[in-house]
Amino acid sequence: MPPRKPHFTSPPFREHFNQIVWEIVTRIPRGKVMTYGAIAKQIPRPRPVGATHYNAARARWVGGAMAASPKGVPWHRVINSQGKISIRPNNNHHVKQRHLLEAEGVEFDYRGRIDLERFGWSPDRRKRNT
DNA sequence: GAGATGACGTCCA
DNA sequence: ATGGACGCCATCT
Repeated sequence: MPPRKPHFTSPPFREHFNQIVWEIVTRIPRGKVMTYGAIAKQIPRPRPVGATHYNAARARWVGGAMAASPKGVPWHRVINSQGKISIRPNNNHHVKQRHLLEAEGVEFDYRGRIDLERFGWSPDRRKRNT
């Protein structure tokens, strides 16, 4: 058996994939958040990618898209499935992210978690605001 | 060209 | 609730 390889992958049609991600993220209303996984589920699997692989990797791909997000994309409204802000290994943009969200009225609990029932949003069944 | 480098989610203990 | 294993590579220096 070959040795373990990295638990990372990248999308085959990166630019296109990113484009779709940004489009979705742009629709997230102020004061609401969406998870990487939820965004990923909106995007159909590209042909050459196996279903297992796609399910395993797509959320990370969304993360990659956010890292490359152009100006105007509300990247800070994207968090992980645990309702927490994902830590960046090589910068502190996650600190800024919290400030931006708090400025929009998003609340964090004592452990730094956001209640997705209250602040989560999905493009399909739009949760009503208050 | 080689080496470092990644914004995650699900399942199981 | 929380911690660890697994998924299984393209892109940028």
